[in-house]
Amino acid sequence: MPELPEVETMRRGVLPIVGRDVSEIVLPPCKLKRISILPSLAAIRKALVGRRVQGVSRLGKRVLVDFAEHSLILQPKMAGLVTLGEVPSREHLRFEMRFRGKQKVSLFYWDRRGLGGVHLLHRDEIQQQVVDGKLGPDALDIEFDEFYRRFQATRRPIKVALLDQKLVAGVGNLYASEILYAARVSPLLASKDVSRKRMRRVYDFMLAILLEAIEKEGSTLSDGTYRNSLNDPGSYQNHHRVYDRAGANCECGRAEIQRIVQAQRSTFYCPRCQK
DNA sequence: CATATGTCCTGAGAGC
DNA sequence: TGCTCTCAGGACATAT
Repeated sequence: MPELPEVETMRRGVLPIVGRDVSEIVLPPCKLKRISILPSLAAIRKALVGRRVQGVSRLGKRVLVDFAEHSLILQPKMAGLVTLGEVPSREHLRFEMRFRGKQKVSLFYWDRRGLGGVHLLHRDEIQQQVVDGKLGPDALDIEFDEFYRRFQATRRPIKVALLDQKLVAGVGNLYASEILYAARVSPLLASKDVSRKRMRRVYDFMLAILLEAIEKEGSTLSDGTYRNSLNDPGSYQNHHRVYDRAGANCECGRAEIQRIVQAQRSTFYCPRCQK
């Protein structure tokens, strides 16, 4: 679930741990299959207990808790949350990092489906292990010329290309449909065949929509999984124009929103507005 | 190399 | 109510 706006909201929500020292790291009782925790819990404890959080950053759809020598990388994938407080359910809590201080503060990793993970890397390993060959520039940082050049290099449909994190990092299935609808570009069009003028619109709406969604603290869908740091839902779902609206009338009033499947993922679009 | 497909895991909702 | 089936925001590994 979490795409760039949701992950950025999580990052902001855990900023209060900056400057605090780790006291202990525990795995909450969880009967479900264990998530990926690497290296071992013991190794993570050894590296981090007593260490001070220097900052919290975001790398694509991952949250990084940065220490002097290491970063703890939390990757929510489809159904994960990074938070300091309330979580939707106790039984899906997967990881807890506690901090020293009078008031008890813990960073929690919660994951309903358990597809995500918690990984510790040395800071100088991140580029090679996480970025190189796997993650392109962040959607909020990339410049248009670079964006256009990258999307000219693939003949996959533009919707599928937008999901490829090595082209641009941060856009996921929901926002890809919303961006293409706003830009009035067909999701079926081969990426390399989208004109520069149209790609400019895709780029402009990518920035506008992601920033707007961050302001609204992301999208909480019908399963209610995603929450902000106060365990409240985001509100961007109220602004969706096509996502999960198959059969509804498009704003144009002359066509229904369609759901199609591309690369095993749902795409929503208006066949009349998006050519 | 570029692209396509299957899979990880749990839970919600639909249909019967 | 309870069963079975399908689907879900991501991204890997593996196959073509």
